Amino acid sequence: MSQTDKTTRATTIYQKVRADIIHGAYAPGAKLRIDGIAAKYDVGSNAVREALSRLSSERLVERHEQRGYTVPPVALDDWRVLARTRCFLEGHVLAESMRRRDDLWEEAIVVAFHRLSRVSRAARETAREEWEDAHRNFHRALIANCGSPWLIDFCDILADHAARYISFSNAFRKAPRDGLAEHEALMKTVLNGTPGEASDCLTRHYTHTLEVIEDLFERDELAGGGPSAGLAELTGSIAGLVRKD
Amino acid sequence: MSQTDKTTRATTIYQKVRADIIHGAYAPGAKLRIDGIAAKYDVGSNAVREALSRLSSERLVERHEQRGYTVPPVALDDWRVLARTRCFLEGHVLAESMRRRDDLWEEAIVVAFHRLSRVSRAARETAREEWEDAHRNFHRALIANCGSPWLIDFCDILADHAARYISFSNAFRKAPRDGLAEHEALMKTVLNGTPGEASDCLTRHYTHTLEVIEDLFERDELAGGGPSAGLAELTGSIAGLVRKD
DNA sequence: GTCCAGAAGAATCTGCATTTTTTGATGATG
DNA sequence: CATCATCAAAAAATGCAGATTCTTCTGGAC
Repeated sequence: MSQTDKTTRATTIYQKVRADIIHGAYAPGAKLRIDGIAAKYDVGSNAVREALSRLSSERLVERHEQRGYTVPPVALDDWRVLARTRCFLEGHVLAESMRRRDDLWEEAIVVAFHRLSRVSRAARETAREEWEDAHRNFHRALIANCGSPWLIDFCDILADHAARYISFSNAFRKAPRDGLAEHEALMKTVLNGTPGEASDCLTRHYTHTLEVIEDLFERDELAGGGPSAGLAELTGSIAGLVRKD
Repeated sequence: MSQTDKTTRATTIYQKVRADIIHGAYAPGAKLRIDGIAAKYDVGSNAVREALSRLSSERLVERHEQRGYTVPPVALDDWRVLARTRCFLEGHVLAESMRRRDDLWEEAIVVAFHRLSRVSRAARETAREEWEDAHRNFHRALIANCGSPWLIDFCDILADHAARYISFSNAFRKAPRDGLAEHEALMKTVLNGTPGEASDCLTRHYTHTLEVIEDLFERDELAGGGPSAGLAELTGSIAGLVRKD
């Protein structure tokens, strides 16, 4: 392990596997062999076991008693539920955040947006991870003032899962949208508009993402995929792995 | 281990420790020593490690890197946030469940209430666990139709934490309220009323619990506790264990 | 095609080794 | 005398390798 310091092995593996899953490094439905991951990262199987165990609580991996762990499947219906749940929850949490408006919160939003805009201008390929962090931080800043760590946590979990779907979709699109203008509009509504307006704005933002990925699913299912494997193929490959439990 | 079958050791320990924490068997802030638990349940330390690891994802135990695990503290402010978050989330989820009303869902509610009423009549001491299960199932049945496994999951997590506070509060009250009448009224509103009415009814139900436990906190803090240790004392004992991280 | 050994593969468990944190004693300093 | 720093011993968490148990795969009989 490169980082010898504060973090434990299990935590390091946890972060790496988590990032891998969110970024689509493993196919949906794929089996996560403990020994395999242990060998890949050169650690004992215990660390891997603990990492997967933690991930399963966030549903980023599926746990099958005495049969190991798998990457969660990907399906159009699941995506719709996820996206709508996100609209509902984060919309309300944002509105609540605005009702409790204070200076620190507003300033943190402005800073988060500034950072996002800086990264957006950077080269896309070299700064993908940075952009994702900045983007995540911006959305987190919006809802940070809602007064309930629980709801913030729940939004975070949903965001992780949405990020996985977005990663898969990015593999099939030449130019993932940057959306800086959308984020700027969102920020302005949050700072100057009513809670209802901002909530609607956020919902539109997420609904847009929902539809883009819906289209990808439907096109793949209709056309059966082009030169590269499509989302439909990914979900198809799951069917073969799914057990009759 | 008595049950040799389907469940793994780690899962068994997970369930036991989880129940212990929810039922207040461990003091808030107490350290959960791995070897201690391993010895208590006669398993290896790995199983305990994995159990605690899973529990920490639900925030039922706190994880301190390389310093082990502790039972989460208990505080009036935390309780208020928890209870209000619950009102908000479960209220909306219930309303959504009603908007998607269907026969199976209604029937499941009726059955769940019937079971709850049966257990309510049984002796309180002998059937405490049964009552808790029936109560939990009743509330779960109400929201089961909301269409989002995510939200159901989130409500479940909040319910676990609320159950812990309620366990502590029960230790200081002669007769915990049964609330069968309240639950019957709730069911009738859900089945015959509007989503808004039902959501309000549920909120009142939870707000009542909120206030009862608020009172316990405040009385203890003012009076300094009587013959038995009060909630304030519990929270006080935490202060001594909290580290300066 | 279905069923049943038996082998192979994989997850789980155990006990011990290693590393880190905590504790407690000792002595220096203001 | 009180406070602080240092350091060794003890306690506890983390990590590892092999033993054990369960699942999955394979080949053959019916």
